[in-house]
Amino acid sequence: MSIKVCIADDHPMVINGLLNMLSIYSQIDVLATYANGEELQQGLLSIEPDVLLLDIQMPGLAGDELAPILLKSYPLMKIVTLTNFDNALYVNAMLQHGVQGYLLKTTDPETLKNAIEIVAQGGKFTDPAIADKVQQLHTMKKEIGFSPLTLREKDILQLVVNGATTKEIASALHLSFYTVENYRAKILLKLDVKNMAELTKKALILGLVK
Amino acid sequence: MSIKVCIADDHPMVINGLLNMLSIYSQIDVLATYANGEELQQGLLSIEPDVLLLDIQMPGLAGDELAPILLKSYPLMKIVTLTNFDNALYVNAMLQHGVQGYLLKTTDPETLKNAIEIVAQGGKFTDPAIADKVQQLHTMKKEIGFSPLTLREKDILQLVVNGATTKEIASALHLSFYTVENYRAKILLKLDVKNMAELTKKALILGLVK
DNA sequence: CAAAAAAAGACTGTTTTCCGCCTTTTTACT
DNA sequence: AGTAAAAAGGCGGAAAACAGTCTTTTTTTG
Repeated sequence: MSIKVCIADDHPMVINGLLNMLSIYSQIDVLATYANGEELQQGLLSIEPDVLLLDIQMPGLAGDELAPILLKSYPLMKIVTLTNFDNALYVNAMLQHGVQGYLLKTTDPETLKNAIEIVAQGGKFTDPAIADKVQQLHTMKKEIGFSPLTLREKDILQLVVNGATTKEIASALHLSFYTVENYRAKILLKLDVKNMAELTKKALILGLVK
Repeated sequence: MSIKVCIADDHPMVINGLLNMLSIYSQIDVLATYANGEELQQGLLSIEPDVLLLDIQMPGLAGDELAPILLKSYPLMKIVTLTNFDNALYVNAMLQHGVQGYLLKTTDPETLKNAIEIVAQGGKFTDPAIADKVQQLHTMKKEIGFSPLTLREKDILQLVVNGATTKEIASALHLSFYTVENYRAKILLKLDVKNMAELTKKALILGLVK
């Protein structure tokens, strides 16, 4: 029994490469390819694959916004996301969205095939090249999980990451300068960082802000 | 007379895609493919192509650092850079480095073929999808003196993102406090951000740091 | 070689952040 | 009703960042 696969990627080159790499595996059938999120959604109405290879970064609706929507409409379909990013920034966001597989575009044919097969059988697959990074992320999260940020703290954090100064945040949120200073201090403490640059990095990696 | 081409890209998928797309053009011969900068440099010792398709972002020596080095050693070889980035920052940097062509990985076979042929004949080629952006940049650059980061600036940037203070960076790189302060100011100016938090965010998103 | 660009160093203000340590009010819970 | 947690406000001092202007040295390049 062959595995039915669809591909959504805005790069003709990547689609070409995937088709070529998968062509040698008779047990995997690529039914359709799409160049963007709209085409994909249209196509899924008539063709529902077992596994969808989905690019994270596409024009219009990006994969990381698309995945949760698709999973709601097609709960039986498995999604394997594709990305260039090995920087763990987006890995975290996707794993939270219930995606079953995560592959880098640097992957080889063998790994690609394995990922599709494992996911089709109901398993989960993370690219070996980032597996350790994901692990690091999980332990990092557990460490700070004991003192999660409050909603208010997240508000301030978002503004800090956008480059706002204490004074600006205070006037934006109608708070006093001193109150905002206290929040900033508390956030630094909770995330165990020493300044706004390090805080910004950690917040982005952990997916605490956009 | 056929055009001799080599490809350097760390993505097997992209290489596969390029090979497939170029296979239909008999006038273009792909002689070799390489997965990183070291392999490429090794390979060029024995095989010198007319045109090199070079990925900008590769592990180790990145394309934007590699290009000027290669052009010095092989002045007759033409380089066409490949990137996902429609980020005008690096387009400009590459063109300044004497690269003859600039293609996005979203390109189609026809455009790819044209780019190779034009460059092989001594012309220059910029992906139509970013041509207008480059133009905008050139006028913008004249107005505000905008230019990409130097290697040294990247060093400082990396440390800033890691949360280092000016004093710490100074002692780490054996520079004076004032020198480091100057670099920071220049980086803020170049990336058009106003503080280290915003800088960190932009640097991470643009992939300027790890 | 001369000119340009990059790298390094220097100084002075001003603003912002960072570090304590503290009080009051509101909200949530059980 | 009691208390724990969150939200808000407050202050002073030290450290760091930010803004502006400037000089010297080295490297690159036409």
